[in-house]
Amino acid sequence: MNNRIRELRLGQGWSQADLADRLKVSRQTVNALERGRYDPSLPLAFAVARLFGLTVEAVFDPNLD
Amino acid sequence: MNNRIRELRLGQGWSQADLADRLKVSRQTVNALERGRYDPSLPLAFAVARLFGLTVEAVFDPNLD
DNA sequence: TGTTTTTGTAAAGTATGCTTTACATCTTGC
DNA sequence: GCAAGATGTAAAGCATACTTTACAAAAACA
Repeated sequence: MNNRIRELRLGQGWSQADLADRLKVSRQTVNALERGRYDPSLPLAFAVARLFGLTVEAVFDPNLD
Repeated sequence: MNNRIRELRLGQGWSQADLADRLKVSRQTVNALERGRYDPSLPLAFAVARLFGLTVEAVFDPNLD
């Protein structure tokens, strides 16, 4: 599943470690999500969307996987 | 995480097995989701929302868990 | 150049999502 | 009352999400 995490993170001027801290996950998890190695759990997807003030649909796109 | 799956399913007059078929998951998975035993994966959450013509946030609510 | 920060990746382990098989209970309708 | 459909639940197994530790390489920068 495609996502805009990297783009949104860079828009805030954050490192992967910064974002990981805010999401309370490991830096490796952020890296894996940005690189599309796997999809986040639903709670984590909500946490990401909320952090950037967006809907789940605005961050994740199941069509362009 | 709270969800409106049962309500939406009954609104269509579907059994858990009917919904499971449409989502291409097992009936036990639908039962578990409705009963809040666990959260769906993100792709499955999208599939549920799409099936009912709703957004992910209209079906799943991470606040009222 | 050399030092620090950031990113990528790997391996091993734990937790969660989902499957199949199976059976019990509840509901509906004849 | 009986049969059939619907729901709840359990156990065992496989797949995916996430962790920690560790190291290599790229990027930023004095």
